[in-house]
Amino acid sequence: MDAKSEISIERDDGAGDRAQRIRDQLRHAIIDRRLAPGAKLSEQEVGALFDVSRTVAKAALQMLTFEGLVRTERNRGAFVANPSIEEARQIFASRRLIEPGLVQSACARITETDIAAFHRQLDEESRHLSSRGPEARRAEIKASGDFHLLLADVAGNTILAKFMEELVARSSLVIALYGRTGTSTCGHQEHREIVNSLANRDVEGATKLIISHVDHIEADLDLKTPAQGSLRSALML
Amino acid sequence: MDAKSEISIERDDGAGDRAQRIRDQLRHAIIDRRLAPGAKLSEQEVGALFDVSRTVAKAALQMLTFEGLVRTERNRGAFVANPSIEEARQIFASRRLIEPGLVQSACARITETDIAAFHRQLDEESRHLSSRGPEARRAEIKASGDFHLLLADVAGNTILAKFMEELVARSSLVIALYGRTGTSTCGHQEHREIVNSLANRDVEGATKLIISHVDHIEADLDLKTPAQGSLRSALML
DNA sequence: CGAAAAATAATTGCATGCAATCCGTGCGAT
DNA sequence: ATCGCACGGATTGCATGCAATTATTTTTCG
Repeated sequence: MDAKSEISIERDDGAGDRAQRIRDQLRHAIIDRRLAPGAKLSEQEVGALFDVSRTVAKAALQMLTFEGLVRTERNRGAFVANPSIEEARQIFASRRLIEPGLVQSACARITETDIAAFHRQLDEESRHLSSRGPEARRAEIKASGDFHLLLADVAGNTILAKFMEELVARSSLVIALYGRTGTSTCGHQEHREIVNSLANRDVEGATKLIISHVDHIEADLDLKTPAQGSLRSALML
Repeated sequence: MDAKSEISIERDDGAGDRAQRIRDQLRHAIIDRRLAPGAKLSEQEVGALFDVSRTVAKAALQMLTFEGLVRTERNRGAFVANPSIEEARQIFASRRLIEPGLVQSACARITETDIAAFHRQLDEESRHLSSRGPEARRAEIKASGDFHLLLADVAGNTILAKFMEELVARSSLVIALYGRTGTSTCGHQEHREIVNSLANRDVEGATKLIISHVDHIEADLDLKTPAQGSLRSALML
């Protein structure tokens, strides 16, 4: 039980786990859009909020910078990342490459326990879908990404799972910036179909489903404005 | 000339560029085996060596920890990573997944300039191959990895290029630990063939070549000792 | 009144000091 | 002789202070 909360392995990073916890909180806030792209994250403010010194706050911001969720400018500060359209395309190109590989590996390794975890994940998604309010909306976004992280977890490759963690988080930023609809409610049904194919060990079917699923997510974005996009990002700072 | 040293984009990370330079030096030392797996990297020592304070040294070590090249234990210190056999398998599984994607993208985007860069890279490799001595050996290892980074660069996806940087560096560690022959001299010929296929925009051929190339690299490793491996890694610390 | 220059305020870069933690060692008890 | 335990050394964790840099505001001159 509670398997999904242990997706990310507690590896002892360079900084103490206090910085790590702050990073997790900030990341969570970023991916469910409580922190908008471009928002400033000063060391002092972060430190004061979590009651730690600037040293720890800086370490947390550094971690987020490595993940591409935060952009820092020398002697200027840290800001929530503002991914360009080109970056958005690259993120989804990467996902189109990696996720089919995850599906294939997951198909070969999936166990009954994993299937149960997937079903809990699906239930969680539909629970948030049927709820109202912005809080449920945020939880929905988070859960939608967690599905893909669970997939990476089942695939059993720690390294790819770490990559996916980064890609999913950055995808959330991209969706916040360029998404048309808030979230594609159709995504949930696609998740269900993917789980079904996985449970049946239908590699081919699951692969096709995940590809079209990623395509659908990207299709919901408005990435056709190269000029407007660069202008917008230039003014946004 | 010297184009390959500028492959990785100078992005302004959280820490100042002093830490970044130290990271680059340390990484270089790790991947060409001047620093053996398991070697201790104390903050004080690193700081003294580069004439900076522990703060900067710590930041550099943190970056390497994120890349998986260094493992840090709380209140104990930082050590050059000691990848397990399982990790080694996952690294190569990731490469088998990503590199074919890079090839396909590179095939579509490759320009004359890129082809020239590839040829310079190949020349560099053969130059080191024909040289003698441990120094040339190190340069050969480095160049062999740089080929794959150049491929990622030509593919034009910054995110995947970053992933590849991590994978290639960690591969170097794995080869140092589990490699049978020092370096597979046959790899160079395979690189040549891959470049030829890319230049001809032969997607299918290049894809097959890169897959068998990665397979060959992994086949040169001794990863068949699951029981001994876990014991060994447990005792090795 | 407008524009350039200088001072000011805010923020990060970096070094250092002290406290906390972990490991190894030696002593004593069983 | 072995196990438990306390002490000492070494290393990192973290907070803070000062210097450097950037952006902003004010001042001054044309």
